[in-house]
Amino acid sequence: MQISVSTVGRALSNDPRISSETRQRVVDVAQKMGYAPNRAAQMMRGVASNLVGLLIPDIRNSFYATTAHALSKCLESGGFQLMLCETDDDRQTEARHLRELASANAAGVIIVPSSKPLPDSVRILSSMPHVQFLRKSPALGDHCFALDDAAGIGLAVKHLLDLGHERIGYIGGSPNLSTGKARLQGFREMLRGTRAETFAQEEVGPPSSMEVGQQALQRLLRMPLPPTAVVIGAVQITVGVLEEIHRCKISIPRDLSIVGFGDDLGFRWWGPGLTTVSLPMAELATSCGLWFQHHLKRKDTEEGAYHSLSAARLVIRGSTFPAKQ
Amino acid sequence: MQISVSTVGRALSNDPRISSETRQRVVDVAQKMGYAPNRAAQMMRGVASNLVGLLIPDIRNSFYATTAHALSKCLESGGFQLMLCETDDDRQTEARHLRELASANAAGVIIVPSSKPLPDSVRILSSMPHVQFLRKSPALGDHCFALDDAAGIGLAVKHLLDLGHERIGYIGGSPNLSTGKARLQGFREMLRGTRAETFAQEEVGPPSSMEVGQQALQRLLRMPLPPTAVVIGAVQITVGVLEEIHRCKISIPRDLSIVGFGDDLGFRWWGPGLTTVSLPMAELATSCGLWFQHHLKRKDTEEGAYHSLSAARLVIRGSTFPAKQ
DNA sequence: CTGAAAGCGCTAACAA
DNA sequence: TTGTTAGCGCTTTCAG
Repeated sequence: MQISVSTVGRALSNDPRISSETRQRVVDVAQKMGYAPNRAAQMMRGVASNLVGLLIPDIRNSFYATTAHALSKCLESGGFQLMLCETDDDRQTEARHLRELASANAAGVIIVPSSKPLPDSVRILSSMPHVQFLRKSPALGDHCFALDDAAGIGLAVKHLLDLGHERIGYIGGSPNLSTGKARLQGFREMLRGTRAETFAQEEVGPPSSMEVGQQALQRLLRMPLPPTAVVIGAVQITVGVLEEIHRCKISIPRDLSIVGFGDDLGFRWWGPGLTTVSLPMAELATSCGLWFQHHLKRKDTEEGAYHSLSAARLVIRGSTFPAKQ
Repeated sequence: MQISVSTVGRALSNDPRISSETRQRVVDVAQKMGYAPNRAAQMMRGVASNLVGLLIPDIRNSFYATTAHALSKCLESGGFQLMLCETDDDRQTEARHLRELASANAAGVIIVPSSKPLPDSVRILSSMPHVQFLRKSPALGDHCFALDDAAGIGLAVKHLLDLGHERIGYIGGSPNLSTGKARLQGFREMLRGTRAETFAQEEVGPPSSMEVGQQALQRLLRMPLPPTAVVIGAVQITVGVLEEIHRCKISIPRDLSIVGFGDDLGFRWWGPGLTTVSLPMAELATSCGLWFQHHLKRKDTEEGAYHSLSAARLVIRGSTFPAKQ
């Protein structure tokens, strides 16, 4: 017996107006034919896609790998799929990926923004649900899940001050990123009013290159009166510094106390064990994913900005030691 | 001035029949309006999508993070986008992702298959361009980019034999994965006919858990006559073993020689430096990506199986030492 | 309860 | 060189 397209459509979408008998017939036939709805056609009718874009600088950074994993798990349970987009911290690449996502009708975007996104990127994002992750660019709206960077670095500095250090150096990401800026502020603020304030040597650069760490460390150590302790404010830079120390066989913590950033597998093994600022990345990513799905599903209006700050904690191992008097 | 849809369409797709003047005007306006083509509509007209699915067990494994990065870069240059799908080595999850990719009309799939993919997965893949990566499941066709696993482990064993070891243990992934099987074979074959053959204690388990490594190491060391050297055949298991050795403060290489698998950042720092089988993951992934794009673009017939094996090399550091006589 | 038909944004065949 | 138009497969009014 012949049946109209709309009856079929309704039967397959469980429309209550269809008699259960008809529905059963339709479902059976569909099953037998191996019918699968055409997503492209559905999307043309306005059905939202289940693609969520994740824009991060580099998946090889353990930080972001953890993030991608947690988000993937979390979004999968809500029926979403993750598009992995590596920006390399490059504005053009970022914009290219965003255009691509807009074309693909992505349901939304989770983004670690570059330092100053192109106007094009801003425009695209403004017409698309999105959250910022870790970094926050003022142009990109108010939803953001980030770390309490200033407080995290503050913990590190406090620890070193308590150990009696008075010449403390800082190596971190450039302050035109929100993270780099906050961490540098955290460094300065914790030092304010202490005897260590006058020294406070600072080195900054792109946060995703190991070289920055290696070179900055060398510069610090070549100073006439070098620091007795160094605080690091970025994961990749930490790796660079550790490499350099290992390569130059600098004795830690005898010659230098070090506080790293992030807690990669392997930081525990490194030398005497790395004292480090440990970050709850998996938890942060999961809560971001959960919130974002909630946000996507109830596609109502702005409902106000949401800004979440997660606390870091200090893990003390062997790389920090009381300053020599 | 008014212009017809087809003129616009042609201008945007660089149709040679459009005057360069008109084209320029169209492009300018499109640019200004922030026009982005609607992929769903294009796909309905039969244009292939630019989605490539990447199915891997877990992105946090540095192995796969490197792979994802290299592939992402490589595919991006060909205009493709990467869908990240974590299978967790679970057949159901694998099948779910594949269904998702099929209904999203993915252009193709790069897959690290689980040990025995479901019939459903096989069916979906059979109607979709795909390559297997690292592992090879016979049901999934003949295109595969993998490592020469047997030879890699062979190098490790050879090194230990040369150092005079006669009680060599092996800890690796389960042999119902092609990789686990090949590595175990590599271990056995290199041992064949040597004085170490009679010992050859083997421990296998799921390759993606650190616990396997920890427990297997404990079992080996609790033997009445424990091994003097251990070869490891999986990255995550290597991490587990390293953790365990670090935790139990086993002295390396005095009490035990160790050869790891893969060359994570940090393996260099570990204890006396880890002697390890280093794998050209970035190169392997890139060549896989390049070949796959080529394959996708000329969508002609089968053109025969393509199977690539990449060689591993041994990096000798401080964790291996001559056997005590 | 079911059917007819409009139209989502695009491409391509056909017309001018 | 440019315009007109038919559909791709689906959802969703609006009519029975």
